[in-house]
Amino acid sequence: MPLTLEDIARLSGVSRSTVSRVINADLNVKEDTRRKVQEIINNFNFQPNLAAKRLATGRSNVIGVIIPAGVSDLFTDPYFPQLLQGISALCNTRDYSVMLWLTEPEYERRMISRILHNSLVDGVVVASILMDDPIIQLLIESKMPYILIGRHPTEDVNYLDVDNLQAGRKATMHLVRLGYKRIATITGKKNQVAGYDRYLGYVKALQDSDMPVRPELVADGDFTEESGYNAMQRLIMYRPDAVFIANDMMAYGAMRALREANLRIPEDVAIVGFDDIPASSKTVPPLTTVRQAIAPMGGKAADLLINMIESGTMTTQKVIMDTELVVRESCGAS
Amino acid sequence: MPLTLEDIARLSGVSRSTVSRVINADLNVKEDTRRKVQEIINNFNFQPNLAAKRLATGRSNVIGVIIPAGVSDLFTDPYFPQLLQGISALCNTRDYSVMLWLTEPEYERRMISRILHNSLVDGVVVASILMDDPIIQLLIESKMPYILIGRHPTEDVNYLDVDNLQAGRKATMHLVRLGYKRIATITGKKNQVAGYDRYLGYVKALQDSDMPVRPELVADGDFTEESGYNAMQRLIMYRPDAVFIANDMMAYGAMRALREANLRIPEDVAIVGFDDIPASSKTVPPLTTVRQAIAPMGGKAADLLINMIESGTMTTQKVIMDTELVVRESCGAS
DNA sequence: ATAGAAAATGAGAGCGCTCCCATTATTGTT
DNA sequence: AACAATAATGGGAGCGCTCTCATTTTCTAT
Repeated sequence: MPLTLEDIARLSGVSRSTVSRVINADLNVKEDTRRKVQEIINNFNFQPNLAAKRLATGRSNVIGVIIPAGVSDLFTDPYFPQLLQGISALCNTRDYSVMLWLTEPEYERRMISRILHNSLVDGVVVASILMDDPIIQLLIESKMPYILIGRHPTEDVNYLDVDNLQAGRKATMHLVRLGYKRIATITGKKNQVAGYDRYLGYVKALQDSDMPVRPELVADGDFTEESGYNAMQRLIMYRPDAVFIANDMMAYGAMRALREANLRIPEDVAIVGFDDIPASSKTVPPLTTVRQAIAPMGGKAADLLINMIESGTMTTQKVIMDTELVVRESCGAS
Repeated sequence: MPLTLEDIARLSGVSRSTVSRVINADLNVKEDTRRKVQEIINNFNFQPNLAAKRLATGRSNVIGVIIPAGVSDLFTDPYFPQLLQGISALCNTRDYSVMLWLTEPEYERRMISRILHNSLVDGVVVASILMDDPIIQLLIESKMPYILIGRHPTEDVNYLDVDNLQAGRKATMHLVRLGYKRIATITGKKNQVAGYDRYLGYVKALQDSDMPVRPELVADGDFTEESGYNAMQRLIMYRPDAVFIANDMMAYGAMRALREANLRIPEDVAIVGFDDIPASSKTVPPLTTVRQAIAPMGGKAADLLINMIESGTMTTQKVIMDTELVVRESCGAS
């Protein structure tokens, strides 16, 4: 039913090849014929069949985005939506489309293996992988261009990340400088790089300041609001005067726990979060937090990936992006 | 580089056709050969080229999801993530993939026209369209299977929605029954069906209860937190004792405004929201709200769409899903 | 004008599948 | 055992593009 190159060729009195040239902006077409053909194309709103193009060229102009579900809380945390938004916007500008897979843990391996081999996409962005995730191996073996969101310790792995360790250190240091003495932390999942590195940053800040790292002031969470709430409840009995929390969602949970315990923020307990998701400027009190530019990071990842695809080079990419400490009221420095 | 059907055929000593039959679970294959071929396929982890399949069959097993950006606040509101999650999960079970397009208003028309004609997808789910959106026309003309999330007034349009009017009425009625006398509303965008219908439900509840609809107690928002905050500030001077708010994000904004004005919830002003997004059970006080099962709705939409695709029938689908009023503390009924 | 170079166009094969139809192998029936 | 009926398999064309190479047209310089 839809038109084909051949149809357009017939309608404009040239050959299929010439139409193809017009569509692909080949230089060797006389201006006259180019205009004539273009007009027919416009009139009929002709769109070339991308499956056929894909088959002929081996390229689809589609990238895949793989988000392992269960890694974080996709429903509540705006991290992924923002990332997707950034990726999508960049793809729009470079004439790519995005294929989205939210993989469920039990099928993950099989699904990824399929994605990598069925030639639907030219490359993939993989978000928040675990440090020991076996899909890294699949990725490398497949020879498909890819980039991870989140540092990965393996050699020769392409990734894009913020310097979580440095950022965690910076946030904690801020609390140290404000004079807090019993600084606690609520960590993310420690088998995710972001969780682990932010925790290391916390440790480093204390060590660099000759302050002890007290195990009872370290509470593990999993990046969800609920886990922040629970962790804070556990921490309260050890009387921290400040807490560095590995993401904003957990910080919201922690604030909820503090409120229920009738502890004031920041007078009784100061709080610093991580992510600067949009709601964080509107909490009571507004949350001091480490801003990572999530959408731009997604865009950058997509851009790098498309560069890899189009250049055909596979030299390892490791890109680190900046963070910024956004000081609001929850840390007590106003 | 990747293997083809022909390769597998050679390796297992049968013809390309037979391999194809094995892959597509054709019945007319002897059990012996089926097993033999399947083994080779497994050993080499062979994945058929979907572009070629697409070209040969005219079907891709991919559905598109189109989300017009700027319609709502994609970053903050978990509505879309949940919807996507539901769609994606269903697609996983039916062996479909999803292509995601976050269209930007200025390119929207052109982009959609491309999506509909370039044969990448077998059908599309379109989320939150405006009531007078011109892309409806494109959709209908294209003959591609589609389904809208959100009622649309035009005849012969496929959609899936909750009964927003009924739900709005139910929520407002709840406030009426609790004895509130000056019930206000903060509306969503009135050129979106959800915004309009929820507002109509509010009006209907008051009329059915012989209560006046006071224009000064109707404040327009646009579904964002910010707009809820602003709308509430405007409402305060008219002393409402209760407010029905067209979504939870705006309810958060409204609560923030009330808190700043030192008005207690629900003692001074009662609040009912709409959506029951996850955070709403954790606000202070917890939010009474209309629950719509967002992820299941996405799943249902994808399911319907795939049914349309596979059956080839194009009979108009109009599906209405249930809502439920979740009573918590913000309405003062405990 | 005319040869030679350069630019523009056309024809054909091929990308990896499916699907129809022809062919061969396997049954069951008397 | 011989034949028809049926099951299993193979071969070929075709899906709508691209891309190389051959051919035709146009241009430039003499």
